[in-house]
Amino acid sequence: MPELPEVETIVRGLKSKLTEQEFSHIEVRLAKSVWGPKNSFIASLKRRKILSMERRGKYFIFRLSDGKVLLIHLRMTGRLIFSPPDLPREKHTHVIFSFKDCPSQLRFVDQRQFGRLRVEKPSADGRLESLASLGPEPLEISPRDFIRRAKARHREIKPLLLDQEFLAGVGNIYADEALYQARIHPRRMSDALSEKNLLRLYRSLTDLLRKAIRAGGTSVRTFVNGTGSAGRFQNFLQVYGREGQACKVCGGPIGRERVGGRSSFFCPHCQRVRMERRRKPVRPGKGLPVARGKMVA
DNA sequence: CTGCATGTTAGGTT
DNA sequence: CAACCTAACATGCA
Repeated sequence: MPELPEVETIVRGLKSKLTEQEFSHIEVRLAKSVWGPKNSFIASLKRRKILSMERRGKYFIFRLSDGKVLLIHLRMTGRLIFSPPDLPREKHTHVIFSFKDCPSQLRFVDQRQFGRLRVEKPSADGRLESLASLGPEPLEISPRDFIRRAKARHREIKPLLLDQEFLAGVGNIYADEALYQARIHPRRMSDALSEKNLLRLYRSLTDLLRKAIRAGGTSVRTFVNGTGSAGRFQNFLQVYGREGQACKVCGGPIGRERVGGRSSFFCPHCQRVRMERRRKPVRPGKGLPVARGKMVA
């Protein structure tokens, strides 16, 4: 599940290798991976050069020499792999890009076949239709704008964080982790959260995203960067995928609940819906081992 | 075998 | 309109 940090990691890794490269041959092995007719996709890339590469939300943007762009969204299991042509094709390799002056290929591999690639022409003012509804970048929005936008909506905070029109690039992992770090229950209504709480959430989220980028992303299931290495941020996850394990703050078991149709991992003690009557959390001493097992009612 | 869970978006309904 | 719900995709697992 590549989210913002994973896409950013891949872009950073591929940038130096692909910039200035000219597409020579494009093989589309699974037609539905590309938007629109396969032949026009191929024709619109052939002999174009990649001028630059960037990320917006969870999208890859390749700027092409003719002014158009190649957009790629990996969805759940998509991967972009830069590899020598003689390396055996991985299973589920759906698109292969070859370049004029580069011995290596760029391969789009996607087990679940949800990912999509498309070539798009920016409008006269430079806007891209496919990205038009994306909200601000979490690492670019100001704290006060974040708070204002959250207060303007009447929605559970977790689904709101996942809403790409609210913020672009946040997915299930970082939403759960940010809410945990900010001690906010995923079902709290966005407009009922205090400014203090929302500021804490903003700080947790941006802090986590930056750290995850520095760690090369989170590898759960299939994520690897553009050159095939795993990220390291999975080692720092506090709640995601840890149902039943001990909360590192209070020692109680991490819970899992469906919120807005999605699995949500959180600590029912540290992230309560009612925060008014908060008890002192049972903090383990500095440097001491964290309490294990169920010890909280 | 069946049924369900998975993450995300699009599209439809309330 | 905003919020909410579900189908779709392919695969693995209980």
